[in-house]
Amino acid sequence: MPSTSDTHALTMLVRKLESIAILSDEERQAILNLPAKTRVLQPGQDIVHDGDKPSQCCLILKGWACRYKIIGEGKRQILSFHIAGDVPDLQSLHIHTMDHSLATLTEATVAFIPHDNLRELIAQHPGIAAAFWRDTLVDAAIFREWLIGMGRRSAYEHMAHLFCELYLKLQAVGLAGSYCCPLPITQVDLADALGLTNVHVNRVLKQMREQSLITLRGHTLVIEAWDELSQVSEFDPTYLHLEKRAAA
Amino acid sequence: MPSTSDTHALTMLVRKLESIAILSDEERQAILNLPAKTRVLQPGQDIVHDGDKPSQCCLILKGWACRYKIIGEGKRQILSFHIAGDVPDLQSLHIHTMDHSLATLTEATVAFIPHDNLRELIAQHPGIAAAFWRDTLVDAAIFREWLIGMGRRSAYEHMAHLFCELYLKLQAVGLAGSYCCPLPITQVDLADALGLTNVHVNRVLKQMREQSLITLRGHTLVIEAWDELSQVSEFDPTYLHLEKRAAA
DNA sequence: TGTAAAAATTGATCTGGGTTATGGCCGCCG
DNA sequence: CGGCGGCCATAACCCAGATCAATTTTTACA
Repeated sequence: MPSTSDTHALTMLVRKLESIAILSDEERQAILNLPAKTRVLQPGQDIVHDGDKPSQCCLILKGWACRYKIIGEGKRQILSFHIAGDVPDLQSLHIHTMDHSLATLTEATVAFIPHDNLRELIAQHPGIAAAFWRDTLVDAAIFREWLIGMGRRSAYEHMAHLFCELYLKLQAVGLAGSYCCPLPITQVDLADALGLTNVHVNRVLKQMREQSLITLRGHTLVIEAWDELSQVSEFDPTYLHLEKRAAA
Repeated sequence: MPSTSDTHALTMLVRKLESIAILSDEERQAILNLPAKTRVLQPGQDIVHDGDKPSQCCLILKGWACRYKIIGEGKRQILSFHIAGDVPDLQSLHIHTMDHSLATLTEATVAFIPHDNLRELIAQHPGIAAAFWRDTLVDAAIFREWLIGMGRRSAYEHMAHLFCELYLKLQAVGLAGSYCCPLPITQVDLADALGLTNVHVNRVLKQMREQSLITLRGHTLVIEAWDELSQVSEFDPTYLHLEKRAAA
């Protein structure tokens, strides 16, 4: 677990924010001037834990992470997936106690930025504050869509919907190919995200393979039939709010 | 549907914000100076609809409202409940297209405040901006908790958890009595929020009554055994982030 | 105060997804 | 290079909650 100061990491944050807002040169430079300490984490390692009161935020640079919570005798619910450019605990700036945990799913590189510096940044750059706020609102929109999937979609539809979502999110930050993208997680992870068991995830995946909607080779997802996949899950990308917009 | 200008409505907004942040006299006054148009709506009436691009936010003054989305052939998922003091479409300030609808559940009084005035307010008062941001973050925390309920709790646990949540939220704005609070919604509404059928909601309610956890008279919920209710649902109020805090 | 619609209740039956269990594959480490 | 642990796969059986179908109670309003 080496710990180094790495300003270059912040270009990932600039890229992410520019995917949802328009930044001025000055704003871009202010972000790049943030201090950041980069670390490499092993798969399955906690970054922040339920109940913590963090004094820094974490920026994912490489690999996948997830928010999750454990209830009962070890039942896990994954609340969101996170990829390069995400700041999954941005809410800790305004909500001081973590109500869930954050962990890596794969080996991952993450950068840590102190709250103090982020607060100063948003105090001096309202445009950046608006972009961050917007980012947390898109996050909430994704929670809502997951709620709909859990409550009112079948396992098959829900999973198809998730694949559509992940593909578009990865594409938006340049991490997807043509109808194919990395999916470096296990079936257990998928199950815990979808509110299913690993056994049933396996059954549904088999079905989707049989109907030639997808293939899953190693750790990459290939979408063989985007139209069908998005149709069976009634996928409407509006909720991802991917169009670039002026912050103010 | 009378339409009048009613500055007095804004004291509800001040009260709500003061339940999650500390406001200065100047900030309080700035909020009270907002323009607001008040209307009385019938139960089941849409306030904003999926796909709209609103130019104002709505503040609930009386009655209950909910966010919801319809999928498939009329399946409804309720995403959140809203009570007096809530601004359920605050996110429309930064996310321009609605990805869900907002409707009344009971007869309700709501006030409308133009985006332009809200934007000016938060531009001039960073403390208010922070309080609003925090409010949307608590919203997201509630979505996460609902996700956990849908994914990993039984119907019984999930419903018990919801009752604990609603009671505390109503209490926080002075709308609950001693272990009793209004619950002016139908079993169908409850089912659509919990991702169940009305039939099963009825059976679970019966069970909860039989075990003397609650009683449901008319439109008020009486919690007969708070400790048991919160225990069976592993209810931990942290995620509501109700403690009052300085915004900055 | 009658009466019609909305809401709650209950029973019978069915099914999507859970549970339990077992075996195969593959990569890693000793 | 052999054994062990993580992950994937599949089979057999089970159950929480869905579906379908009435019936009763409450509410709203003429």
